[in-house]
Amino acid sequence: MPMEKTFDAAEAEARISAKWEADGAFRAGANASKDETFCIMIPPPNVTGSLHVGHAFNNTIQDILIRWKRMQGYDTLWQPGQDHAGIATQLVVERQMAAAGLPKRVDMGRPAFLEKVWEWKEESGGTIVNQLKRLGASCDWERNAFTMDEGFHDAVIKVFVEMYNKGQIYRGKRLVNWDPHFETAISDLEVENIEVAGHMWHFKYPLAGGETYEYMERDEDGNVTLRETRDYISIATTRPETMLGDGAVAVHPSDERYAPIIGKLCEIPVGPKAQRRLIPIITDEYPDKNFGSGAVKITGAHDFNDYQVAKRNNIPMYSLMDTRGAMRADGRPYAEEAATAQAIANGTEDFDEAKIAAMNLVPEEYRGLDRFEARKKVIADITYEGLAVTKLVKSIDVETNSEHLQLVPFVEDKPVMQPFGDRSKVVIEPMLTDQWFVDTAKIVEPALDAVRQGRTKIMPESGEKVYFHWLENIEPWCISRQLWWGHQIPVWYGLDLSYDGKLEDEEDLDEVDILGLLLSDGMLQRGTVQHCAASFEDVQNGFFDNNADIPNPLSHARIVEVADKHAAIETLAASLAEYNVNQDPTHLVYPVWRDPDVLDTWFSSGLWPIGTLGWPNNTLELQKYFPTNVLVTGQDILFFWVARMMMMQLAVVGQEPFDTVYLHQLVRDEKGEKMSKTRGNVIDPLVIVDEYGADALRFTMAQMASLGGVLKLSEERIKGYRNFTTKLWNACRFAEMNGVWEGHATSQPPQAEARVNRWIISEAAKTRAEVDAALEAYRFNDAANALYAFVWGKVCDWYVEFAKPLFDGDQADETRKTMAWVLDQCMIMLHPIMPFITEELWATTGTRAKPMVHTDWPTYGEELIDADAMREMNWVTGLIDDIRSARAQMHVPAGLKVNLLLVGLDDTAKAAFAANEALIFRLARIESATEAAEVPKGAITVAAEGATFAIPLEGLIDVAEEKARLTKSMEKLAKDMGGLRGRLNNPKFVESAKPEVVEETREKLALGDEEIAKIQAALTRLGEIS
RNA sequence: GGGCGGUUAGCUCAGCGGUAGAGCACUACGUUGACAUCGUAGUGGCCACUGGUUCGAUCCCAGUACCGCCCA
Repeated sequence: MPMEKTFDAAEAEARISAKWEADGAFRAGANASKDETFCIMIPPPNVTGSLHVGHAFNNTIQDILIRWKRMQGYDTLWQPGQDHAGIATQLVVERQMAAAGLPKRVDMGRPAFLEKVWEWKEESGGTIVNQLKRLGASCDWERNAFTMDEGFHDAVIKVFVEMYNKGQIYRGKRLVNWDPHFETAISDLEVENIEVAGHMWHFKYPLAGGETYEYMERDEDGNVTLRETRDYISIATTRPETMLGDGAVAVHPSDERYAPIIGKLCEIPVGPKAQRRLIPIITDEYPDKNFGSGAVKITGAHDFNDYQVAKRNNIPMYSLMDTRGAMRADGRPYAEEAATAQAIANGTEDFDEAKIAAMNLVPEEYRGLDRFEARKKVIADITYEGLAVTKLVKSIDVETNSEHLQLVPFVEDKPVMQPFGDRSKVVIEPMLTDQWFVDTAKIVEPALDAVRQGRTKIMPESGEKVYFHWLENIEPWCISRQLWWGHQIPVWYGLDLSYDGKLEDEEDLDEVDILGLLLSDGMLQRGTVQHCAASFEDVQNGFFDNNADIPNPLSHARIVEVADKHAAIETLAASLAEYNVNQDPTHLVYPVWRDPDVLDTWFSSGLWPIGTLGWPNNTLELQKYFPTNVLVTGQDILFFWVARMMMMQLAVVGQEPFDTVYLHQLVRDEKGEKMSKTRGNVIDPLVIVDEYGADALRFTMAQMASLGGVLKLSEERIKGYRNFTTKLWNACRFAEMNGVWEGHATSQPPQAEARVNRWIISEAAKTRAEVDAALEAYRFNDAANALYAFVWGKVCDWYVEFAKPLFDGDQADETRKTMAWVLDQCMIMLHPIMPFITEELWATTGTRAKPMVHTDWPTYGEELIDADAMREMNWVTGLIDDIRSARAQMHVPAGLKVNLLLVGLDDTAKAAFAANEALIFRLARIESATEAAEVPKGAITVAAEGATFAIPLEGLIDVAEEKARLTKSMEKLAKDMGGLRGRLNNPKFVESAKPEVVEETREKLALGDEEIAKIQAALTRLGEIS
């Protein structure tokens, strides 16, 4: 059955995919002919994800590499998988439950909810896998991994326990990005900073005790421009509601305006007058003298910069909000809290973290208000009291036409960068909370050294600078999330019963002890003890040890797990009460509860390389494929994922996870803008695949992938590469029509005699070297372009045309063989980029030992390159180009076959012409060729190396036009030769330049001069016609 | 404000010491033994600017301008 006119991608892709899968073509080690391995870990997409152009690009690059290496006979593994995407998944499932009218998460309870999540995962978690398959991604799908799989889960927990035991993980109160919608800490990555229209309010903080000072402003020359007596310090803020938690006012140490009041106290101008807090005026490098008033309020618990200032200066940080971003309503009455805070500010009372955390400095009338409501009220209250900074505004009364000067609050409208949760879309609140951290400073050095010492290479190199910059300034990594879906932190807490020696173990538990424990303050006020282990069973010993010092039989109480601290207190109380009555020690229990938080998804995906290979078991795969070879990922997650994988793998197994990191940019639209639903410029890769085929999309991706390049995807381009697939298809169809494939099996390069055949074989060899070099260097664009230039520019444009006359001649057989081989090479070398069409052509065109996906990648090189053939065919194609060009410019009808005169051919030219006469005749539309002593009058002249050709067209050509044509090309040549001659005449050039450069320049000049002479002769000849 | 990039043909981008390339677009012609998802020919560039290094700079260095991205 003859081939169709075009490749039907839609029909073929599904069929070919199914075949690959059925054959296990992508299994680890498939087609391996050497021991050397090549392994890529897929950057795990979210299990909730669906394929976007970023995935399409990222996975195309990986697939190109893995297919190329697989064909080369490496033992390859492309490990696929998904991560559990804590927040995203929880959100999706909660939404779905709401839509289905199911109870809310909190009402349902943790175990039931997690069951729902798993149900969802089983049903919908495979979406992206199927989409990746449509792209042709040749992952070992049977090994598909998931960060919540049992084995992976256990590995994550094991790492946590190990790092905890090494002191690399700790719990602490830190300022974190808090999402008030999801009520969890989130990572920096999950925060989008967006510029929004904001306001800057200016308020007066009165000095304590009505003190005054001389406030002066100066211009650049030091002249006083403003001088007044003030009893306040002016503060600018974009977040007035946080004033309630201010701990200080800071100014720059060099700011002379405020020098007189450093160290004094000022009053926060909000809240009940009687309990206004006084806070110190301190100096710190942070305030910018030129920004606002130069004085900054310091609210350590609600701003990242302030947090640093507060830490440096030991300023208390008062939390003002609850987990939903409303003003706190817990704690003691405001008057009491404010008094304590004042004592702290005065230095008369000590404070520690826990004490400060428990205090609620929100005045009663603000308690429970949403943060944005609170802001409005603070502004209104301060303004009402006259403590807003004001300015004079001129207004004109319309009725009386008289001018009025009016004082209005000074509020600047200014754009501010505001943090938003990327999923919740609510404003993120910096919050002081108890969180778990990885002490990154302790594990960062090996990750830095690995790149510094070249064991891991980041491409493009600019990525290394960014990597160093970030890691050298690394912050502790907050790894706890207040979610349910994820790896629950393997730490259990128990009540600290050995507190302050009240319970002595010298005697057994008596009634006094029990009452002491049960009294309201007894257990609640006590701290907790914590232990970390992989399971509840494993953690119990730790608690036994803690309890060793407390009285019998409590020290031997059975350890039970309860929900939380509250339940623990109740359980212990009940147990003690029961014991007090029946004195039966066998019923005594010591309750512990597990930390409810889960780990940041990045913590688990940080273990992706070893986790997917079966660590901590020393699996065959782990031994074989780890460390892996390349990680292909987006620049945007260099810190969040790549750097963390480096740190984690080095911390856990002491090896770099990969030797090369290939970073790429975000895929944008054709104008370079980010794709977004609101902009409406989103390109759906699957729609593209439907319309143009996966191969066209993939080729486009490869072609865009210059190192460090901006990725601008345009549909026009994709269309262009779809055309390229058609071109290849039709070249093969042409071959089919000419019997090229008859009896063809995958072959060795044919022993060809004809220069044309030797030439195209040489071109194939050259291309193979170029493609390999490009892929070795991760220059996918170079590989794609080299293939495009070879397949279209050499094979289709020239070789297929050359073959047409040869099929009728003596060399028809070798030409058929050569064409079959050359087209095979096109298919093979294109396969990593365009797997579908090449697999289809492979099956259609000959008898094949193996499917394309497992066909051996060529290794031929220099031995196939015939320099003489290349030179000769370049001369031939150049001659044909020149004749065609001259004909077109002289308006010789395309259909008109003409006679060609050969003038003064040297031996080389003569031989070249004779050997390729048929091709030249056909492509340049020549009827006949005759030798002539000279160019006759009224002919078109074409100068070539070692020859002059002429087409006699007396009476047909426009002499003036031919003169103009020749003059133009001569002028261009003369200009170029002028440059070359200038260089050669410069003695310094001849002295300093490399000898081969000088030689090359001489040759170019000689050839150019020769051509000029020929054109000159032609012009002279033309001049004789009149 | 700090860091990292970019500025080359109308557009999208390669090239990064030896005097400029591709694809697309554009113009003209064209049913030449596969392909109109095509063919042939053609137009198009002070390689952002200013200095420096060099025999020689689009390429290396310094500065300027503008444009991105990341982090504050």
